[in-house]
Amino acid sequence: MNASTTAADQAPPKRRYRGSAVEERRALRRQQLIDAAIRVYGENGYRHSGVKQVCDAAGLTQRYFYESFAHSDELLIACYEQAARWMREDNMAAAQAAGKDPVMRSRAMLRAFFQALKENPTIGRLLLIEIRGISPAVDQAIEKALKATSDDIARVLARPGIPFDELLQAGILGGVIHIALHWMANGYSTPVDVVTDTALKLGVSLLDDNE
Amino acid sequence: MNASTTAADQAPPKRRYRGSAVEERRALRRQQLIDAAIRVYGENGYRHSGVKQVCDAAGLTQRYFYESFAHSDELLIACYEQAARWMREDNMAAAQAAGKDPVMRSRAMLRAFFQALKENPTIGRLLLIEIRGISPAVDQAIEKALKATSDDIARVLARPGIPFDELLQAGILGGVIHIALHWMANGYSTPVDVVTDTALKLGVSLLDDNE
DNA sequence: AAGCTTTGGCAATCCCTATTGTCAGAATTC
DNA sequence: GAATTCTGACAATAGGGATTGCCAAAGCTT
Repeated sequence: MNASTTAADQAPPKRRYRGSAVEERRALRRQQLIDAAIRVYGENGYRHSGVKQVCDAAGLTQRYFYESFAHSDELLIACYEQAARWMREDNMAAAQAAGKDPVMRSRAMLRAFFQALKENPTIGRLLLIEIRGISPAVDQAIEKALKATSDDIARVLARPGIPFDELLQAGILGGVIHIALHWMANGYSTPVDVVTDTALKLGVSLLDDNE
Repeated sequence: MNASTTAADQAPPKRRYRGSAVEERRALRRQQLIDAAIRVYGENGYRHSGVKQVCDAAGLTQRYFYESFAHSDELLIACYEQAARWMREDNMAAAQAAGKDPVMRSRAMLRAFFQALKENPTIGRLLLIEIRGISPAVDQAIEKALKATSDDIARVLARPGIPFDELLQAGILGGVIHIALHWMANGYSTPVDVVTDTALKLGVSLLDDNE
């Protein structure tokens, strides 16, 4: 019946530390964890990375992990979403800068994709070297990101009369992903432009004879 | 200095138990473990399955796990390879029974693939819902199986003057895989024939305008 | 400077699983 | 039926990681 334990919750003292307020510091640490985790997961794989490893990489103590995340899964999802969002934005920006022709836009988008993978192998591994099957929540996040990307592609390829069904979209996206996987497995040896063209064949050949 | 401890190794008594010899029984148990593991892994995912679970499903004691496998990874690889071999044989048989026309053969092969997935969801999950990143050895097994499948596809699509480069092959295969994943995620609702046709578009459209 | 927070490091605890060891009873040989 | 090997169940050990608790040093505030 003593209120002292809950007192901290009820009276936020608005103190500033190191120039920033409580929430800001918490948010900063959270972000540090995410950034570190992207690095660690991308290098070792999620399965082989522990809380401690991530915290060490972030320069924080495990204590702070539990301040921001309940399970490791939560952190993984945050990482995945951040990486996916970043990738999508990058790709879409490239597509939009490429004008209106669907083929040109597609090429620009794909090129941006492969270029980004080459420059950030870590993110590539996190996004593509599969994370499926870790937990339903993670799977759901993946599904969501793939769907969003899929829609982006459809939007880029969009021309008035051409409807893409979901399955075909998934197929094209999967094709691009596996091209990337193969490319990565071989040390990014093929030039970006060649990979781009190869991937382009998958999608563009459907533009014309898509019933 | 007593030879009794090594005597067993040196004098294989060729005794028969339950009708079969030592090696036969060992092989049988090994196979039981693999079969059970395919079921368990396919249902829970490898990550969430332990040695005990597999042994229980196999109706054997953990003792026998270590008789046939050193690590869980070894069992996983054995499962994956068995499932992949089975799938390939099934698909290739269908392809060969379909005559000589590349399109016909492709369709038959794809149809067999999707049909098999639908009839054996467990195997589908084991093969497709990714296993990547578990360990280098497993990754290697996956690469090998994908390569073999990729070659099968190339062989089926083969026409004298048409060379497929590896990247494009990987792309097509990846496209088919993701179509399957999407299909599975939606409870196999789309009819097999429709899925087959969708997948067919990916490969066949490249048959003609492949430079 | 005194009195609070916050921080970072450490260690204790907990829980789960792999791995090994032991043993009594069943099956088989001679 | 006596000796021997195989089998199935269980206990003991070992090891790793997550999660929590505690404390001294450092950073604010007044």
